[in-house]
Amino acid sequence: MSSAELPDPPGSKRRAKSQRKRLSRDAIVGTAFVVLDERGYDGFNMRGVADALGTGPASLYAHVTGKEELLDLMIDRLAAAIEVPEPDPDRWQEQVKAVITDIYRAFLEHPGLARANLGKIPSGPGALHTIDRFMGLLRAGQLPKKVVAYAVDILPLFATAYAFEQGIFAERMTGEDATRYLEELDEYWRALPADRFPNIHAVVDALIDPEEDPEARFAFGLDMLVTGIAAQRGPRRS
Amino acid sequence: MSSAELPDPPGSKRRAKSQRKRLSRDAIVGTAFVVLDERGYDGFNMRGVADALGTGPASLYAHVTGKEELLDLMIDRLAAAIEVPEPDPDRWQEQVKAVITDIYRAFLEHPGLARANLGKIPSGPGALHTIDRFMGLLRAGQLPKKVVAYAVDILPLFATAYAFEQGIFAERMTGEDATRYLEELDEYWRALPADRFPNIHAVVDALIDPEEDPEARFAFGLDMLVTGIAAQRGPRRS
DNA sequence: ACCTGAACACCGTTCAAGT
DNA sequence: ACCTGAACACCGTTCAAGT
Repeated sequence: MSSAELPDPPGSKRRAKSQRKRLSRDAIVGTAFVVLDERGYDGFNMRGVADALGTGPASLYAHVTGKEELLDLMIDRLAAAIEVPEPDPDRWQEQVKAVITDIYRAFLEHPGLARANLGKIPSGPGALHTIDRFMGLLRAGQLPKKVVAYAVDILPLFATAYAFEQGIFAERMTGEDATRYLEELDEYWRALPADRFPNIHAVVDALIDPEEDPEARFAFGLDMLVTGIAAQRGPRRS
Repeated sequence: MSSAELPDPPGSKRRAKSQRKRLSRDAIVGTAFVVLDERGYDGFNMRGVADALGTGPASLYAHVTGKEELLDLMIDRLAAAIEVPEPDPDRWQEQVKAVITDIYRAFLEHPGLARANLGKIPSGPGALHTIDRFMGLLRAGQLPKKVVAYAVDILPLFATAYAFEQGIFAERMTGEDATRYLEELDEYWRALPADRFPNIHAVVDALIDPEEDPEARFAFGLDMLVTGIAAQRGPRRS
């Protein structure tokens, strides 16, 4: 965030940096976050990370088996940073929503990571701890074991998928371009022939609202999910 | 599916094929499906498609602006093939689930496409038609406009994300490897210290069931979503 | 208009050689 | 043990030249 974005001041050499700080997994992961945030998922590559560390790409492979492991390490660091409260049985639904929203926001800050996280079963130490504590909230809801097992799978998937989708926007266009694009999309949909697209025509007013908080859609979906999960309470004993 | 998977019979030359069939967008898209299914998302590239067509990669660019457009065309063809029934107000929830399940299965047949679809607002002609008809089902549920707008966004996202996640497995390991991997994962979780991971420990029996139909999890999540959506019925007029 | 060979720019990873 | 320069294999895309 801070100094890594700036060009080197005159007189300082990249070499100096690399000699001061020796390479380490932690340093690599930390720098990788900076590079990912600056360049996005598509622009993120081993060469860029090495460059930001003042070394060559080959040097990274002494600490990390490859790009995939590096992304895994980043995901685990992100997962470990999610804070999960002590379960309060009276407020478990709110607590669950709060944690999933935090996950969503964390991935939204690093859109590329959401993409990398999709399709992975988390197994790093940081993620495991967070998962266990998150399960505590679900169990406070008196849900059957099987529902807990499903919910712990589905809820983070939803957060990840939504952050990824949302992140595509943020990555591709700035705020101004985005609203303009949404307005064009709105126009396009309104211009569709009503006879061939009667349903789009009927609800077109509700489809796009450029003023809308981007998180509102996410919150709505999350609410649907948690409502559906809570409805599973009771029917089966476990 | 049929002849494109077979090697060339002896005596036939690639050239013959390319001269018989001229290149076209449709031919390229069709061949792209074969290549994607054979090689997966990571192995899918323009060179491979060109090769399967008996030509060089540069030739594709006369018909398609690039890899991204080619993937968009594939997605649109897939979306157009989804059949949506006439709305039956008494069975709208079942109908919605059936369509979303079809989308899930379609993406599961071509796992790479799910990845490509994430983060895209569908705008091809085939997708638009399917979306409009799908909205018809939601409107039969008497849902407020805003809920229809959210649901039409969230439900396909869920199907896509889940198919993508599921597809990673299918792409990386065959049935035998998958069950073995799940068994190892089961063992690993059971071996976690109960004091540090009390909640995982408590529900570990329900977490992994190698016998379980992989679609059961998806169906469960979809059920939660639709239940949550249906609960939005009525409160607001629209 | 459509196709092609060749090349450009870029990237993950490996390897032999250095310290 | 850690780091590095150089190279390999691969890929999306462009371009000038052909038909």
